[in-house]
Amino acid sequence: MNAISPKNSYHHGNLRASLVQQAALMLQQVGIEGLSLRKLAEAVGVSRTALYHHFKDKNALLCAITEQGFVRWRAEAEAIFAQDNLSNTEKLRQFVRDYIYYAADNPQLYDLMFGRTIWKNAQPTNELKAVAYPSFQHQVEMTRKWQELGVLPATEDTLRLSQVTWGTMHGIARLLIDGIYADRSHIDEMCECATHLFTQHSNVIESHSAE
Amino acid sequence: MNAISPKNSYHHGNLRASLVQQAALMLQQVGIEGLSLRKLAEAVGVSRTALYHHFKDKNALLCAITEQGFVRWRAEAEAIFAQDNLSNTEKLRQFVRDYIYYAADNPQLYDLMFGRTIWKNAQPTNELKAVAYPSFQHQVEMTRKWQELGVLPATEDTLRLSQVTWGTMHGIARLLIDGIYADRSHIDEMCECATHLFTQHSNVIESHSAE
DNA sequence: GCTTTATATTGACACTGTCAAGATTGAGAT
DNA sequence: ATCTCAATCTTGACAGTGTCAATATAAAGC
Repeated sequence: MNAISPKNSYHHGNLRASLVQQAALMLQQVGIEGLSLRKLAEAVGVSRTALYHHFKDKNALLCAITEQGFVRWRAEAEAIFAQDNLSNTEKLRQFVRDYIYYAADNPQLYDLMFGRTIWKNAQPTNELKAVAYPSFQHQVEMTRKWQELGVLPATEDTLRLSQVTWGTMHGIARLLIDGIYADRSHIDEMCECATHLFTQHSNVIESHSAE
Repeated sequence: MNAISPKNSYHHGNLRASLVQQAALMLQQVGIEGLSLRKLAEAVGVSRTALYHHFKDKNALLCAITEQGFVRWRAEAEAIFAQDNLSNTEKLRQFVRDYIYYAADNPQLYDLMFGRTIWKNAQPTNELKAVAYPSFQHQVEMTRKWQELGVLPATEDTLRLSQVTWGTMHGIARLLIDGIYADRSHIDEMCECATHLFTQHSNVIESHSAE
């Protein structure tokens, strides 16, 4: 029952956890295309099909990895809002930056979390939905809060605005990750620019006082 | 030498064009994951490896399809700017809308044009680069023009602003395509909201007069 | 008409995810 | 302590993939 190293017996002991851990590692190293179940099994020291006693198929394994990604991001996001020393506008700026950096630092994981592999092509497992949907919802709630605080424009519909702001962050993240017309050295400036666009309206209401 | 139907002889006649055409069709129908070279070959009525006399590998074929996507989009984009009856702000709005609808109407193609399949995982062919890079450049030029016209905020660095505005459109397109938290019925409202964010600043400079 | 070059074909290989059938082990009840 | 049963793991197999090498065919150039 060793939690870390596998027992070198017929039964592994905690194969499920080992598979998720090793798969997440290999995902990071070789990407989704290079991640094969057979190589994974070999790395864990088990036969090719042992996996199927713990996961319905490859998609279910990917969903399990993705869950972790959401949990970790959720923790990071909430840490921002817990900071007392930041103004609301600064929290928004920080949120945007952290989102982009999280994506840039975990490109393969981000791709699973918000990419077509799971959400379009395959079906997300119920366990994944249970973690992901609240995360989406969180984005909307934050948007509403920022609207009430005057950081984001209150004139826009909350749902549309959260789709657009999230879309902006998502799009920048994707351009970065996929290596299209943007690279890591631009992140700070792009985030700054995006934040400006989001908060431009406050110049009208109360000139520069939101700063 | 029939340009449409293949000659039913040993030599196909214009296999390259037929392959691209059929591949684009199948891409649309079954998606990138369902597009196999063997099925493609069968559909065209040729053996599995005939393709390799016209394309280095599968990636090269995908690049050829993608080229078409860029050419068509380029034409559509320029048609917008050619319209005399639209104000500059309306042209921006139209541009955003058309971009999103183009993506939503050609999800698989859009995925190739601006997805990791080609730009990250594999190498784009020189032919593709020759079409794609100017398209990226075009986005920057338009941004600069809109800044000069006061539609987009002149205070932002042009390159960063074009990355962010494109990022916004790209992100919204991706959320739509991948079926994440947005669907087709939201497009118009999302575009409206995004355009508002882009042009908010003009309320400061000259209240509503850019309209 | 002969040769060269472009084009298409079959055979083969390594790789993938997944199913079915059998082997091994641990846990719970008697 | 043993027997049973269910969980777990293994080997064998299959259909599918992209791609290379060797071969066949036909068209183009002299």
